[in-house]
Amino acid sequence: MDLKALETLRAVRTQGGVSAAAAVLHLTPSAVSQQLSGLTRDAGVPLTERIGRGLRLTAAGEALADAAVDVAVALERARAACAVFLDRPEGTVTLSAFQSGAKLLLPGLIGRVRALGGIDLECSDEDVAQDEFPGLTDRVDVVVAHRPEGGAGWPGEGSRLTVVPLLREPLDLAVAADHPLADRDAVRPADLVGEEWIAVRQGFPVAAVLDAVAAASGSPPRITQRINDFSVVEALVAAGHGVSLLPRHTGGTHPGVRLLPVRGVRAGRRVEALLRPDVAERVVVRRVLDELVAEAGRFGSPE
Amino acid sequence: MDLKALETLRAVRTQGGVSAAAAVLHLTPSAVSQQLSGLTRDAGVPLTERIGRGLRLTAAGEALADAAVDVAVALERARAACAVFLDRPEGTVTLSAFQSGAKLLLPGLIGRVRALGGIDLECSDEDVAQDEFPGLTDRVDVVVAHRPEGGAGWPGEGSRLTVVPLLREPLDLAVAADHPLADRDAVRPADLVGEEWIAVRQGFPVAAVLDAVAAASGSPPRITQRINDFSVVEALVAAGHGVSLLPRHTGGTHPGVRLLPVRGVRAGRRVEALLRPDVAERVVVRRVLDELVAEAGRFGSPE
DNA sequence: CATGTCGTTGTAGCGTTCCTTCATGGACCT
DNA sequence: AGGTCCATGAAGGAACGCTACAACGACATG
Repeated sequence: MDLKALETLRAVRTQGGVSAAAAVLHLTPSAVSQQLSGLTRDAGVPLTERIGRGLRLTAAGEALADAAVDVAVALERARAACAVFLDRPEGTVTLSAFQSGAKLLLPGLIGRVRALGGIDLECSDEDVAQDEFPGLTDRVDVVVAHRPEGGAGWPGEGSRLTVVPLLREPLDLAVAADHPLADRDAVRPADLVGEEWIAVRQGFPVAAVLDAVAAASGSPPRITQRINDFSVVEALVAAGHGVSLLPRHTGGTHPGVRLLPVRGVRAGRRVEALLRPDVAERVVVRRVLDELVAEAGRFGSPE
Repeated sequence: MDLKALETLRAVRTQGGVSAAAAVLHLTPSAVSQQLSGLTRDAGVPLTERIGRGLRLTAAGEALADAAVDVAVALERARAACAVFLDRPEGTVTLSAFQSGAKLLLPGLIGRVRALGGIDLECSDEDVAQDEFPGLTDRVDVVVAHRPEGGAGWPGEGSRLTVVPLLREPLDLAVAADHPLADRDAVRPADLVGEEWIAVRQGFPVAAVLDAVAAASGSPPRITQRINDFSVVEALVAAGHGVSLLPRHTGGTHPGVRLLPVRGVRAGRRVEALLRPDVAERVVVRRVLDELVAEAGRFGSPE
């Protein structure tokens, strides 16, 4: 029973197919298929079953993939066990963050990690749909993700996925500086009836919160634009094309935009770091995580 | 960081050297040495250090070997995870027992396991010194061992070695049928002053218990013979060459020998099954262990 | 002090394993 | 029915690990 094969099975599950798994493992689909067949021979029971033109893990495959996570964790603990005897933690850590999170956290984080010395931190910004965040952990060590407050949590959280809370970011109402509400200290949902909304693409956390605000205001929101990039949203709000919801810390730099707390609705998103449990055992990764948590602490607590 | 290399490091520790480890792994010393050097390169810190013409694990090596046990356990759990989906547990289990333990337990155990079906149980009897029992677990799945009551326990018990109590066997005084004490129901240490003793080779559990009886009787015992095999001991006792201590259940079959409980001294030995923690995860091994415990239960409880 | 032995470590050669390339076949979409 | 996507099989090549052999240091013995 090979280590690589177990790792491959895990990747096939999270990526949902042989080809996708091959991509994140830097292999050809054929190699993945061969490893799977070898592993199936070892196990003695079918681990995958064809479903349409793709495949799916059987119950035995799921069980083995779960166990594979524990194996990977144990192996990474072994690496960490002798890394303790190294005078200084070295190595490279890859990190990916959604766009606005990157803007908020990366400048400080990179400086902190550089100050530690010896750790290469390779960052990238990657904005994907909500349910694709966990899959990124196969390509990147640390994934900074966001989800709407009160949402369902991540699939496999705990056993298959390690989640580290970073901060809770309230969603504020963004209005143009010359908007009638602009001078208020705060607004309530009832104040927002009849506004034109600039929302974000479905599947992104802000959208769910927007729905809550709309329900509280008693009327369906008129959504005129669907924009992903917060800076574009700001430009539209400043130009008077509607109001929007922006995270308190990552938006609001535009001079023509005012951010107002929304009372009566708990509107916010959670920013969290996602890691594969085995990766979370690496000493260098832990160091980077510590700095990431500290940096996030500057902008609010996780609760 | 290779699985085999970690397994090799573990074997080098328990066996105490490259050559001995190579023997139990069915490899040449050269292969073991190469795996060690490769592992050291991966770890970044020296794992072994020369000591005389042999070698010893460094602190980092010990830590890594400990972690290697956890890796092996996790991997074996993975195997077990899909073995659950097999309709029937199959495979072969190797078992080794000390001579008298084998005599007591194997006849019943083999029958029990055969009744289960599907499991090949390969038994052997192997009588070694006290401190060599744990090392046998590298060659055999289940090692039935004994140790004097109140002794120090096994090195690495718990983390590096799984111990399953089988039974506690009191040590009785063995005297010839025509001995003055032969008709007593029990004896006390004071009754034994001046007797000639037939003891066993140092390092065997019975010897330690004999010392306790001698101390309680207030005078050093006269040890005239040192015999390992219990049946030889019985023959000598029956012939009137002295008294001895025999386990209650494994000795005493000789018609010319009487076994008498010794009061005032807690004299006994513990019979236990020793396994590598990873081997203990195998489903077939667990089944055999269950039967072994049940069979041992016929002769007394572990306490 | 020389010699033999034991145990570990390096080197060359070989076999095995694993991956890539290419080709095949089934399933979904238009 | 044709095109596309995905998984799987067979053949070739590269990389890895093991064995055989030799060398070296350490201990024991004469």
